Amino acid sequence: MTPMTAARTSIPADRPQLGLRERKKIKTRTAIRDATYRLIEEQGYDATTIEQIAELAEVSPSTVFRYFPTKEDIVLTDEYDPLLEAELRARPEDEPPMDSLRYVLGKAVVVGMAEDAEVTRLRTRLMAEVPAVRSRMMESMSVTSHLLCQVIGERTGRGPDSFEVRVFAMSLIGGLMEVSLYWAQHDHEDDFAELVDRALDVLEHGLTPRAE
Amino acid sequence: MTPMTAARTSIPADRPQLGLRERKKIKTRTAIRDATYRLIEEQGYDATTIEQIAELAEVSPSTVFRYFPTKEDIVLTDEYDPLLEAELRARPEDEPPMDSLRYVLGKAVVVGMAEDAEVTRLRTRLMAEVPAVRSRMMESMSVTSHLLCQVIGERTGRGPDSFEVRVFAMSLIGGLMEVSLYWAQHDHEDDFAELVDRALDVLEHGLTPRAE
DNA sequence: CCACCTTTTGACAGTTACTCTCATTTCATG
DNA sequence: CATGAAATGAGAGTAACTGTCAAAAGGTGG
Repeated sequence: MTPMTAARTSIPADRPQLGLRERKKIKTRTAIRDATYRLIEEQGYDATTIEQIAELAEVSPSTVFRYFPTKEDIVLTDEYDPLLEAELRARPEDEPPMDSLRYVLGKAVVVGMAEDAEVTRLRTRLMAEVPAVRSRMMESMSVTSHLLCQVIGERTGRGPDSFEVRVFAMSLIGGLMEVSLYWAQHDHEDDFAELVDRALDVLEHGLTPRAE
Repeated sequence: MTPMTAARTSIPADRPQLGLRERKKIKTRTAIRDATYRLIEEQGYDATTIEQIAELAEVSPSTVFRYFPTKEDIVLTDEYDPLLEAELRARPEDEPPMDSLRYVLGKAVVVGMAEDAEVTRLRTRLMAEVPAVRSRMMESMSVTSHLLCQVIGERTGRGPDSFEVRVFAMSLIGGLMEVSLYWAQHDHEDDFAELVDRALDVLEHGLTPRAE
């Protein structure tokens, strides 16, 4: 039906020879996610129960919970973190952290949007509308924050548990969170990449005294 | 028992003449909160059920839910927001927003710690340890963020829905969140007020190139 | 192709946070 | 004290999880 129904395989059958078992697992995972997205679009987040998801995905409720710890995770989980880390580490050692971040995040946005813009929009919409989803997103972003701490901590010579680095990373996360919210609340009319860029300006220089 | 058991009345019987009904409501509210703190200290957050809380507070479970929408709210809810707003607005018009924030937050920390340091520590500890509490805290802080947007939006001449202001406010919230986490994870050994101050430095100037 | 072991699955029972409804009790007021 | 409004408690119901155990499916050596 929607473009979402297909193409939810960011992790394609990595290597053709993968064993029936592994392939089935991936299929189940995406089946659950697809079912979830479809049901949520039709009837909303709260009205969608795990039982319905299980039925549509043709698995048992137990299996749903085996694949995703919480309902919110079905919507949100994605493994961009390792990519993010790799990209960050690939930046030249002497590049100022802020520039590295700007580059990497910019790239991440492009990739994310290219992969499935529809899903990205649904996700941010749910983040804005469903508190539980927003909370879960914050949690998962704070994991990303720790990852940032590692890299930035190394690059700046402070440790990964440096107070300043941690505060910086988390405030970055907060800022990016708000970018998504703003974008969704304005009906995804702005250019997401540009918003991220402007947000980074704020993070870098603080709130400049005069507008424009 | 603990110093917590008493003195949970940040809102004292505002005016002596308040009607038995209102006074009882306040008592019930604090009874529920006290019971919750006590049970959590004894047996941990997850192991503490609403039923137990209700029993110890000598009300029915229904009543607990009438006073607090979620279990996390029993631990966290506190109405500092109006005070915060008032204090912020009381700052001179021409003071740079960052300076106003520094002053107001500094004061808030002092007041919060003076009121009941024990509870403050328990709360931050729970924030660090219990994901659900942390999430709820984030939610409630994002409410505070909106409030900040109002004031800062006015002061800086941009509207309260200015993208830059929103990003700034939310990144501030994220940063402060991390302050609390850091503080709790380091066993509350640092001076909280000083940590807040250092966090604001990061927010104001970004991550400066060299440590110290 | 078959036996054997491991992983995955489904069925089921149980817990708990939270919602809704309705009758009862408790306070406020004339 | 009578009357209305607000607060409470009791109880039934929902849905997200958790844990257990037996059956089924996939992989492997003969």
